[in-house]
Amino acid sequence: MDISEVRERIVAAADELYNAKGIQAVGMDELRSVAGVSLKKLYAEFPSKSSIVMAVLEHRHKSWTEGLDATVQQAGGPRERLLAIFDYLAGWFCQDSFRGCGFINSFAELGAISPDVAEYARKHKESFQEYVARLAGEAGAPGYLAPQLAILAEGAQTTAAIAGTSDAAGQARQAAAVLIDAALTAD
Amino acid sequence: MDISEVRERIVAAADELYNAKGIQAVGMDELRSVAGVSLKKLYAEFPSKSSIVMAVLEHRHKSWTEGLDATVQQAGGPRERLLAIFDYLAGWFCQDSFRGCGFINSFAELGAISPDVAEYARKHKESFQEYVARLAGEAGAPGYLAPQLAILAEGAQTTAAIAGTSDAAGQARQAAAVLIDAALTAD
DNA sequence: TTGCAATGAGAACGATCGTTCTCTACTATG
DNA sequence: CATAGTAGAGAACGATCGTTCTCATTGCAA
Repeated sequence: MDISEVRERIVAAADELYNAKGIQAVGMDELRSVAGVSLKKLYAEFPSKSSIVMAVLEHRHKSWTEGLDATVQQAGGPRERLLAIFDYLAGWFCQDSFRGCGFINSFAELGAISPDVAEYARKHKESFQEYVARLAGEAGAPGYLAPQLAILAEGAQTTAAIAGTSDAAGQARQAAAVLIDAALTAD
Repeated sequence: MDISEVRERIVAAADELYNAKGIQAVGMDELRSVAGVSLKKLYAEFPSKSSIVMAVLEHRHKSWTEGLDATVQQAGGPRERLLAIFDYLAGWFCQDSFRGCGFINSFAELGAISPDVAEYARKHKESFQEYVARLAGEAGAPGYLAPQLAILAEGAQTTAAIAGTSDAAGQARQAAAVLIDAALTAD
């Protein structure tokens, strides 16, 4: 078993478990069991639980961002690319494993007692805002549109997570279309 | 010291502490110390920590809903009442103690392992959605407007919490105005 | 075969948590 | 004054957590 494969298995198992049950509710022994590695290997790979948490956040950021960009790239024009953000959300919300944005959740759970977690969550959201701003810029929209769309996307995530209804993405998409068209015709 | 005053002090202290540090990060001893009651009184009033959590959620729901309604009632017309939602959010975000919606946070922290917490968070959001729907109905707006505004409000909360910028309320308010006007002229 | 380094399973440890129990001191009524 | 009852401070308890340690076992090189 390769050493980097061990890392991947640990991070993948931690990602699933932390998403499903919350970070603090998952002990190292349960993680060891699900990942299928010994406790010694686990601590040889990561110095502490908090370092695993940070690795999970990095992994989440990478896969989420890549998934979003893949969906956006498939869309036709600049306007459709902005709307594709919400198509990506819709597909995400439909997954059985969806239990809200992992960054919002980890921020809520650990943000107040772990500056690292708080900062990483902030950077993830900042990166998303910049991504939306770039798409909006390519569409020729005024600067105020991107924060509005980002807020819609955030709201769709928490609404879908708590209410358990996945149509929040569709409602957010319709609202986004209105905001986009209003912004594009306002010049 | 009246017995109901003891309850209030416990719930008030728990509300502050849970909001500031997260629920799981606050032990019963710290709560006892801040509330200024003995551990015996604490357990005479509440059978367990989870019952305190539920009492805090009830208290939060009541004060948040009342505060929102008070702000809304001060607004002039139906359209202004819808926008007043975001004025209430703006004032909330500016408070030093603001650290995100307590229901989103408690859902993220305990929703997966406590059905009671998950259900209460869902009911709180449901109640907010119904409130927005009532205001939108009084404004003569079509049915799709209220979920859109609710999503905007949710998104403003998490954006303000994580990014730490309180202007998410203003951005959401501007987006809400666009959505409201578009919905009201769409008939 | 023999010795050695590495591995795995799980016990052990210290800390902390929620909860209960003990014991002391005070209060109030006869 | 005496005594029964109450309340407070904090020790104690069992459970669980993150982390480390032990030790038997394995695979491999000489």
